[in-house]
Amino acid sequence: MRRNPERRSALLDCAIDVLARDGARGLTFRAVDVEAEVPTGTTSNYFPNRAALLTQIGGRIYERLQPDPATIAKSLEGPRTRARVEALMYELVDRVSAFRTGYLALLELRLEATRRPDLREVLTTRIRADVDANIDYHLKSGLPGDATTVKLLFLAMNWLIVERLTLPDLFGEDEIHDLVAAAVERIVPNQ
Amino acid sequence: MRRNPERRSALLDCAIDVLARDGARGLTFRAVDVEAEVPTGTTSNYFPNRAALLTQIGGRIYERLQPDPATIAKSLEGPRTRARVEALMYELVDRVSAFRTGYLALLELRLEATRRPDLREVLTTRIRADVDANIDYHLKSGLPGDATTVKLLFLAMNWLIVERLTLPDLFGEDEIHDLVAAAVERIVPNQ
DNA sequence: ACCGTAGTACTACAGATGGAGTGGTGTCAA
DNA sequence: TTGACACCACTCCATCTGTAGTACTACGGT
Repeated sequence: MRRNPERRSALLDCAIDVLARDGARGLTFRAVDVEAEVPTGTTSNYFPNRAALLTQIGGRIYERLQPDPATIAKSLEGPRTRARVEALMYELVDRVSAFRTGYLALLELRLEATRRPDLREVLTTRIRADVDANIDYHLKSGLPGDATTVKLLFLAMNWLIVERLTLPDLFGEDEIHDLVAAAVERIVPNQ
Repeated sequence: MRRNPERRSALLDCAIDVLARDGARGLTFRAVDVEAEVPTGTTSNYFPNRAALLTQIGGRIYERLQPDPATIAKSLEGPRTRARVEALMYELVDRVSAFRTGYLALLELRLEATRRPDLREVLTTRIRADVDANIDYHLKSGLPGDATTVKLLFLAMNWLIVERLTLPDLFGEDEIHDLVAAAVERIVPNQ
């Protein structure tokens, strides 16, 4: 088992790309080796088996999905209004959509999680932390709405991103924009 | 190429189960043969290749997801209130969750669709028809809310089902129930 | 300056699996 | 008799995993 952490992260990043591009079917040690342009067998040396690779991918995606500090700082500026929530939602949808491979890989992992209890546990923990952090942030920053508001936005935005990434022709870009606006308008109380 | 339609449907139903249980990775002609308890090679005889099998699975799932006429008739009874919409949402979430394998298989297909334009087209057409039918039904039946209401409910309910089926420990059953109620309360206008 | 050791990169291979697809044979019904 | 289908068998093939062995590099000791 090799320990070089940069290389491990690089392998995980390539594994995310493979997972998004070729699906769970295409995710093999060899495929990751090829994607990372490292010699055959390298990924085998870094991960004892496929299950370990999958759970570590889950952790890695969430590492990369966190907004960078600059974005967080910026989001703390401005008035605490519904319009501000709307702006945050556009930012969220675009940030997640921009990491397309990560989001698609995460969906693959969710499906894998129905078969792998350990992976399910990892994902549940991570996502619960994420939801809680969002609720916490929302309440503390004085934005309008309660915990339920945040959860409902979470539900709607997630599926909106799914539609955008998997069946882009179902809702066009304009309609996606309008749906974000409508979701905020109806779910978030006015002031 | 064999034509017996009952057998074809039976094979597709088994393919749905395989897809939900073992994922895209496990969906092979042989696995379907085993699941359907038919001789090796049968599925090969009915579908020219994996791609055709996948697109036909997509069609089959949507056939089976439609509510039966009795359910539709029942849903036309009663007053046209927000409480009625809430009841319909509980029915929807439970009906879809009950066809667990179908929903999970559909998610697998969505991910496959990112790689297969023909599958993407099939799914887009089907789902658009489904969304339009729901909007149409909602408006014609005089339930409160407009097309956007229906779409927002569609977004929230879909992801709620995803959570329930893939990470059941994230939201408990009680919380899921509450979220359905909250979604209706906030998204659907009062009368 | 030399040597030994540890950790890692790279290479190669053993071993095994499992699937795709096709062609042939028997059966039944029109 | 013919056509369609169920069933069966067989060939070919494409990988994948996991590990063992070799080479390289850095570092610390003498």
